[in-house]
Amino acid sequence: MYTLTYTIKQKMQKDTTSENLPLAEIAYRAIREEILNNQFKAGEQVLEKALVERFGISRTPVREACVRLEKEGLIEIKPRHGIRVKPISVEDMAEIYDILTALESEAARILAEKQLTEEDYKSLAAPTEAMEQALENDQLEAWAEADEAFHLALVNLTGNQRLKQVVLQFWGQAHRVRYFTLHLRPKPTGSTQDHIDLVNAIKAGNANLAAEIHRNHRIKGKHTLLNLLETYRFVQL
Amino acid sequence: MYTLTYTIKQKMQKDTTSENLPLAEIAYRAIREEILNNQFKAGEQVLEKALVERFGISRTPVREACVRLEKEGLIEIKPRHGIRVKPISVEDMAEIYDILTALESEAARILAEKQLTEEDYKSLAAPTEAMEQALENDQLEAWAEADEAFHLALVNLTGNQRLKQVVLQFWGQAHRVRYFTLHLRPKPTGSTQDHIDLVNAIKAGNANLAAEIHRNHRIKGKHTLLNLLETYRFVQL
DNA sequence: GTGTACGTTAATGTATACATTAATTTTTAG
DNA sequence: CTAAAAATTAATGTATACATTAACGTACAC
Repeated sequence: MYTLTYTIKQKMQKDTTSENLPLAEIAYRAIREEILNNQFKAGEQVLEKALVERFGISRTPVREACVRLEKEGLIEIKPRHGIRVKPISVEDMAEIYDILTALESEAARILAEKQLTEEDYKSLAAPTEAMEQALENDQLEAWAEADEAFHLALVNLTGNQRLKQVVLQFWGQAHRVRYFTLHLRPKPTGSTQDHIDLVNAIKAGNANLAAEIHRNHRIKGKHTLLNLLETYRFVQL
Repeated sequence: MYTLTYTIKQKMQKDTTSENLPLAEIAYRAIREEILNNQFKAGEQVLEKALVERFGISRTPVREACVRLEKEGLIEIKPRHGIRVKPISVEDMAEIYDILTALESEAARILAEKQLTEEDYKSLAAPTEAMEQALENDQLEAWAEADEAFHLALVNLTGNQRLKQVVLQFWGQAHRVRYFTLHLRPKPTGSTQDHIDLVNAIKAGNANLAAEIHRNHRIKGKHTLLNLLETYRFVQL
């Protein structure tokens, strides 16, 4: 059962960053965080009233938070049955991966056609090195984090804010599933090399090659994940 | 100045489709429609109070509608200054076109790898024919509508609901600008052929070619539009 | 025992009241 | 007359009250 470990007001005292934020924003972030962590689990339903009581705030900001989360694709609002964390099926993951493949390959293409600074390259190289390190030390969580950082840097460097936002949105939807399967999949030894190859193609200004490399990287990832989900009979998560 | 021609309640009586919809949903659709039509113009600010009075409903559903529209990228909520229709700059259009290019090319690729029915092909061929017809009769609005229908069919046939939703979202953001420039641009005579070529590539099952054709089609469209915006010094719309 | 009609409950959609504070106006000190 | 300070206003963020109705339970007919 979903329960919060602290109330909003406690959070507000502790957390200096949220001091001036509207309650709706705080509630939005708090609920979102718990969904991504899998503390508020897929398929689980919670009544508005329950959220209100746990947060110690009124229905209005809770409702606003829910509306935003629904638009973001993380929950469904089911009238009279509260909100429900949208479970992600194998088909959903396929949808998400196809979108990320398209958008990130486009990002790779854009970067290859753009003049990047040393700093920019560093923001790609650093996560790649972190991935390698993490793999050597068998730290899968750290690896996943560095991998996310790389992919985020990729879209970030394009300067296309909308592209970045959409990628983050779907990344959010997929996040849970990726962490579930993290310890079940074979060691992602190929990823580091793919990233290095991609950066080289970008450096060489070869847009088609960069896009192609990243497309294949993502397709590989998609297949690994979908196979895993089917092997373990995860119908939805 | 932005004024509604009818109140929500009048609309509810007329419009049987919205009979059971929540007021928040009705307000959302009404405001969205007026933004897309350019009745509620880019850069224009309206106070919540004004919307409440025009719609004859309370602040709560109006607010919910605004939150949704903000998430959708159509407006900004500016505390104490109401909501503001986000103007679209040349850079914004470039961002949007890059995303649509990536997603629709992916759609083309997916369709080429998929078995489509005769019905499916019809949903692509019909808008293409409509485009040709409209062009012959110099009906630019009809042409634009058919063109939209083609692009929508393209993503729709993939079966990827998320892909479709994202494309529609950005299409919504760009809609206004496309209509602005519709009568300023050279007759889009090449578009029909591009669409025919695309369908042929899909039929032939040539995924890379299909993606490539559509990518080039979109890039052409992007350049035409951006040049137009610069020629006419439309800094933002 | 089963199924239908009725009454009750409770969750949400909507309206409204209240609190907060940015923005504006007025006042006043120099 | 100028500029800082104080008072006022108004818009929003939040809380709460009210209305509606789906969902549930109970009673009754058969």
